[in-house]
Amino acid sequence: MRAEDVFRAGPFVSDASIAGKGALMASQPQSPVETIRHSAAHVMAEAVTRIWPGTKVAIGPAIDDGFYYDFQFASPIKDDDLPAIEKEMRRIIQGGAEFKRREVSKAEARTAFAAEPFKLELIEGLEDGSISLYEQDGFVDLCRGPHVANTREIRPDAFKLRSIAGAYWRGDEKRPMLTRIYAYCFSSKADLEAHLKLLEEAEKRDNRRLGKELDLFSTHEEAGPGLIYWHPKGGRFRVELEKWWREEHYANGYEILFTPHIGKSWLWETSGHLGFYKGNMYSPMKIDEDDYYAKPMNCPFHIMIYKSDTRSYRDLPLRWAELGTVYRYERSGVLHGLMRVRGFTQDDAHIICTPEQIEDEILEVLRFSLSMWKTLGFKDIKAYLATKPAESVGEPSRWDQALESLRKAIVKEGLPYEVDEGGGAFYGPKIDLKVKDAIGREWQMTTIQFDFNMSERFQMEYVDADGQHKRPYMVHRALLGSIERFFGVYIEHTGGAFPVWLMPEQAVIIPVASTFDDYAKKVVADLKRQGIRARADLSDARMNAKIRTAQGQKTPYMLVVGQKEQDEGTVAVRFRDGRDQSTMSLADFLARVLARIAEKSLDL
RNA sequence: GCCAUCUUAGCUCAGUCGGUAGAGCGCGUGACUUGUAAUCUCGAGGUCCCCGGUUCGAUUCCGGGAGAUGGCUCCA
Repeated sequence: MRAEDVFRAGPFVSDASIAGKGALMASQPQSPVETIRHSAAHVMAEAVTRIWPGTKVAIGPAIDDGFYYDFQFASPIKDDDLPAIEKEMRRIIQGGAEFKRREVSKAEARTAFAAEPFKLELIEGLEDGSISLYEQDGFVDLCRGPHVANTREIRPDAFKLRSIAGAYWRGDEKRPMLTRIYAYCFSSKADLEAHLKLLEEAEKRDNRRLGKELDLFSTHEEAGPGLIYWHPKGGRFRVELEKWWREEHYANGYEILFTPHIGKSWLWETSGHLGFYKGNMYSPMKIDEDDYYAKPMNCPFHIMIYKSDTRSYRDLPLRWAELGTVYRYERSGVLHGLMRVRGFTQDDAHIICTPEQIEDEILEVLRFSLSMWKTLGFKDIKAYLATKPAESVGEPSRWDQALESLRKAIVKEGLPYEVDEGGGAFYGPKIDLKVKDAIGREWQMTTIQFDFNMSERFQMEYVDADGQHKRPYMVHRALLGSIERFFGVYIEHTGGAFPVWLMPEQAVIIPVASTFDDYAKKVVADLKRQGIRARADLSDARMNAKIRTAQGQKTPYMLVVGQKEQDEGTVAVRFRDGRDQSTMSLADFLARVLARIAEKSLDL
């Protein structure tokens, strides 16, 4: 018996007439656009099964910007097949079929989907009495709904098939690989177009593209994929960033450590990395009969320093930071520009303190992090509080206290937050901060994690006022996350137009004619003497071309100099943001730029 | 790793229905000496990703491999 027949065998109603019921059935309420997306997914499944009869269907949910549906095709389909599917979908939509719902028993559902192995598996996981089918235009799908009333509610010009991708059934690598078709889908054409525009904007800002255009960094597959080469201009950015980072850390009561890149295997056996994390570690190298590993984390090294002396409660808290370069093996398919790499530098720190100190310490870390994001120009920040998972180490009382101190800190700072129930690591609860970039994308950057595991495994102790040896609290934190990934996010956030203090080249002097090269050189010398990164463009290109090049490089200040400026000791300042140019004395310009740099101003 | 797509000059990309290839930018050269987003000239630069097969002949067609890119959490 086919699904359609089962569907027709019983009473059905249109979704419109049971308003609310579908939503009631769904575990989560659906927004109108999600309903449209999910309905469009059904239409796509119908189109696909009409074009390729016998194709097995799996699942087709709404996602952030559209929907997808997973299929198992008898023979592979290609990108070129997408237009035909889209065309068929439009035909179905124009047909104006109604979405109808019917509730069936488990047995009926089994009969209906006898030929659909994935549906059968899903049915087995459902409760009898809570199973519903939806039908439109003769196509029946197992679905809890809700759906739009009529296919016409899906705008034919507000969706667009995107791509074909492989996806494992239920995300499990051991299960069959299905063919997933992704689509963008919105409730109006304008929304779709706005989204496509955003994607275009994102592509312009892509860190790989700008990394090349602005000569910031490169990767070399032949020398090892996922490893970053910082060019001189990327290097300037990084040196300035790290200089600031170090100053801020000292100012906030941290000490800075330097630890080795490799260490003997017992460190990683003790830390547990070789147990849980081996697949992400580089293979060992044999040195004098011992196995050494490149470090995937800095913690065991910091702990070695902690244990180099007997620590008193009087020594705590210890705030130890390191720009520690670590190596982690990532599968080749997941590498991505600066965002996902195999070697990177964490802006890591460990805070070791007594239970009494923990609340203040957490608040301090959070404050410190927020102040850094503010300086860098990120305003929209959200916290995610991850609580104890099913399997965990450490005493429950410690978990409770730790979680409470995290929550208090978030509330005290007035941050919006979500609780990720059971989302913590087995070794402790954590706060993650996500920052929103200039085009509205969220990036997870800061992480503040308790660790009840390491202190135990490495037997860390301090002597308390009562003479007892006690276990300190340990917190890992990374504010920027990794320098590489932060650089990538920052490139995309700013489009390469970094604030003046971080700009590899801060000013380019452009003489209107080579007659004024000497004055241009003098201006450069004056600027350089004050530590401003300046260069004169003395090439034989035309002035307009020089401006275009400097603008393309996002140079904050383009100083045009000619007869007038030479006579008066001034510079004609052109700003990269397109504001009106202004002529000022060299001294005034110097003062302005030095102030911007000193203040780490986001303005020019 | 798996699925799909891609790989041609330093970069971005054309192109060859099978006869070893082009543009723009960049680079070098010569001329021009310029007032706020591209001056003109000439030139150098390519194992058309790699290995096999078919063919008189393969960058192009077929097979295999490598790498890159988009995906592989969203639950019927």
